[in-house]
Amino acid sequence: MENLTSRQQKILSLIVHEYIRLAEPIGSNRLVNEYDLDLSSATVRNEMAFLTDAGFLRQPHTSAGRVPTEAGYRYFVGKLMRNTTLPEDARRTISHQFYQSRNDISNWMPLAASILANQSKAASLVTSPHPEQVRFKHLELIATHNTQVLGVLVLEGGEIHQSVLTMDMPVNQEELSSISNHMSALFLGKNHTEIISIEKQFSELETHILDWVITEMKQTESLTAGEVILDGLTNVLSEPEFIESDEARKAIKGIEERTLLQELISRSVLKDQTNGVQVIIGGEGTWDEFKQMSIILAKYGLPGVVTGTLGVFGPIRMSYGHSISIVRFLSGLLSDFIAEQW
Amino acid sequence: MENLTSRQQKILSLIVHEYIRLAEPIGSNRLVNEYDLDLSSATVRNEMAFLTDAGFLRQPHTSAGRVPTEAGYRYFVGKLMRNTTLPEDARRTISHQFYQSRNDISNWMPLAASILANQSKAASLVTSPHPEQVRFKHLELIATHNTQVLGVLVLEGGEIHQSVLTMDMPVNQEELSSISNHMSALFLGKNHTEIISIEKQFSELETHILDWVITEMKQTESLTAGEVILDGLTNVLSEPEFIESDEARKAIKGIEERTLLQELISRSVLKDQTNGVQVIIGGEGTWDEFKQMSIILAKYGLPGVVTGTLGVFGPIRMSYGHSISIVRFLSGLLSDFIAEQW
DNA sequence: TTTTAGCACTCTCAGCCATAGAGTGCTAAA
DNA sequence: TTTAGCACTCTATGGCTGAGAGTGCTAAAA
Repeated sequence: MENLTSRQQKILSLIVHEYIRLAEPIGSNRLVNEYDLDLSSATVRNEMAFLTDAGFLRQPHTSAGRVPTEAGYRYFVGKLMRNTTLPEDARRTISHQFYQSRNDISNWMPLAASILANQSKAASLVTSPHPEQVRFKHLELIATHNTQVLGVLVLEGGEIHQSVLTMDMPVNQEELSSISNHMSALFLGKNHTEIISIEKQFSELETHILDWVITEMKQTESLTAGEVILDGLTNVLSEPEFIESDEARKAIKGIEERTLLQELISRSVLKDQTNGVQVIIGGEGTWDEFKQMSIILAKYGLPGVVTGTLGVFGPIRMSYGHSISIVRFLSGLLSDFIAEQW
Repeated sequence: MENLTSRQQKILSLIVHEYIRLAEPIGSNRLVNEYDLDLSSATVRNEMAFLTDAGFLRQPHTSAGRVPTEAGYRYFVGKLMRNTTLPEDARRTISHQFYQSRNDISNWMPLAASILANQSKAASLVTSPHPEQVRFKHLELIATHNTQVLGVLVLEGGEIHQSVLTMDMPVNQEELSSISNHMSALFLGKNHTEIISIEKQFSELETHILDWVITEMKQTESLTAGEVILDGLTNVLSEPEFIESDEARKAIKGIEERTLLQELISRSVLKDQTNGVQVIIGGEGTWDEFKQMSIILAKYGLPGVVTGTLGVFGPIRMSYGHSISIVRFLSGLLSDFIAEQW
């Protein structure tokens, strides 16, 4: 990456700021007046010309001001952005909200997504924490109707799977309780291969239940991420670039359908990190669908044990400093909660 | 409501169809040519003038064609729409999708929302089934850490609530199992008032757990609807009327934030029904926020026992026949599933 | 009595032009 | 190295015009 003089850096930085704020090309005069630079517009123009040659700025047309290129944003995010931390009161408000629903694990993710979306004024995503190794914690079987049994499988970490199982013949609750107690004791803390390798004769009824348990555990382990929760889609859709271009709208549609997202999350190798946060600007060449968007992702949880991903996505012209600080803060907060409960 | 001649009805019906298809005002010539009417455009014009006076049509400006008014849509939906049923193959595909995930109750709602959204090309909503009376089914307590206990409360109907409870002192699994077995037997099939009225001395530990159970049950019962699941927001946002007017975009934003929706669902008294399906056109005067939208709602479940709401919302200019038939079909399908599992 | 051909009228929309203004790059002087 | 000055380029805006779509009315036809 090129070396820029500090004056060039300052000008690039100001242009990025102004453009994020106003969504229109920034000219040399505006810059000088707005920020009381001790420079003439002509000097700024020269520097702008240099930055344009260097690939950091772009001119929509000859007589327009400048707009940052992807490289410009990247340079800004990588080197110029001051490392904003979230203001103390915002931190407190968010912590408080989490504290209030600290018991209700199933609410964490929607809450995190909602906070991310509101704070960043962009769309947000949170995946449920995904264990590296899925381990058995507890099994509960509840007779409902005749041959129907509600199976509740609790995994280590508190994740719960429920399913309605249909048996070949009617079963009563005592029988089920005895099976579930037995299995709960036998399988505690084991993963699915360990459970399979247990040498034991099971009755037909027990085998049926065991099959379900194994299937659930295998399935859970094979997923890269659990549920993906979205919020704030409308934030992004009211940005001018999305109102005009329907290419951009298609990207959002792709996001809503989740499939793209799954791939993005699993393929994003988390290189190029700024303090644990990955910033993908304009798709970075790889993600054609996200040409018009930037994505800020972070992992949370206990590395190697349980991890999830959270992040925001918005227009390329998004407020990186603020968004990154929110993503980082929430990732830390969720990690703490996970650590506490695990 | 005015009486229209069958010719007037036909013309109104055609205009509604064409306008839904093309999203632009419909003129008399176009109508005659497009549908090979055995009428001259002049006659059609006379009828259009009548329908305009009667309040069913509107002219954006003197030299433009006609557009249906809310009253026009309402008349159409109430009297003119042929009672479309979903084509056999669509019914089969949908049934099949549900059949495949028939065991995984927690997947029903997202699946229903996704089907509604895709089929209607609009946004969709599904609320989780809400029991009229919340009754205890089963309690499970699982020791995690020191003083932490994972409580799993199963309600009749299979709804599961989980929470992390913090005890005053460490507890072991045996103790917890004994408590949960005891309570499960004691409370089976009871609602929260019945549980409270049980005269019995509980230990401090038991009281703590009991408090949680009661609170959960009370809370669940007081909600008008459980979770609200949305899908297809982007479908609606790519409609021309939403791209242009940002008033309309605000409505969607309100929907994403759920609060409006909760009110809509609880306040919608389900009058004005067409075969169990309620159609709210342009907010019907009451819902100012939804001036630009129409909403199609239906209840599902077992009336008086468990019910939920599902529906679609899109531009006023939406395909009512198709949407209504999908909503009705899915409502029936979900009701059957609920009946089977309850 | 109902329908329709004919016509004058109204309004929008697309295209065209001219102009103002924003912003540039270059040159030459400070 | 910086800056004032200036010619130049391009866009956005507003006014104007003609084409076209659609109307309502009238008077004749069915």
